[in-house]
Amino acid sequence: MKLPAEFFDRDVLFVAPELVGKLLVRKTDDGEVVKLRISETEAYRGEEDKACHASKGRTPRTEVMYKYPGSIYIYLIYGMYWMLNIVTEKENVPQAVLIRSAGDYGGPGKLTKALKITKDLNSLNISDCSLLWIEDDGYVPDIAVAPRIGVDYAGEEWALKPWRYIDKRN
DNA sequence: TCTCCGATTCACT
DNA sequence: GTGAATCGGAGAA
Repeated sequence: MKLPAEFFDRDVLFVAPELVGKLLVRKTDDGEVVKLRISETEAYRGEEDKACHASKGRTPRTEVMYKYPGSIYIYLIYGMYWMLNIVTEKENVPQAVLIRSAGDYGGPGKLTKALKITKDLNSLNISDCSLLWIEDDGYVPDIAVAPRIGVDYAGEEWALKPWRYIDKRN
């Protein structure tokens, strides 16, 4: 059921589309368990990807992306929204999948707000965490691809990569 | 220290 | 379609 760390020990371009349709499970501090089906993800791939935070190299902030596959990377954007990512590939290869929407929540900021996800989950491993994990219940999505959102600053070459994955069945 | 700006969302015009 | 909210990371000074 719970996806193991090995699932994430592959290139992000394989992992990101395969996460679509999986169940994101969140257990809040008060013990409430919520399961949401992931309907949209994006891939951020290494230091050469100008849209990836790791394009700036290894810094305190991007350190998590260089860690073991399955590590949870969470950061604050625009001073108000937490973004949820899962690190892929072996150690020292900085790649991550952004969970863009799941269940009834469209938009990464709304998703993390609904699930009460903040930086205190940062750097934990999603394969070995009692507060957040991912399950496979056999659902098969119908995937469409599109350019990533909000990364125009990275230049056309990277902004136009079809690295966003959407479940057309929703 | 100081300045710039972002993997977003929402309220307006 | 435009702009504000809001703050920490990264780089320059």
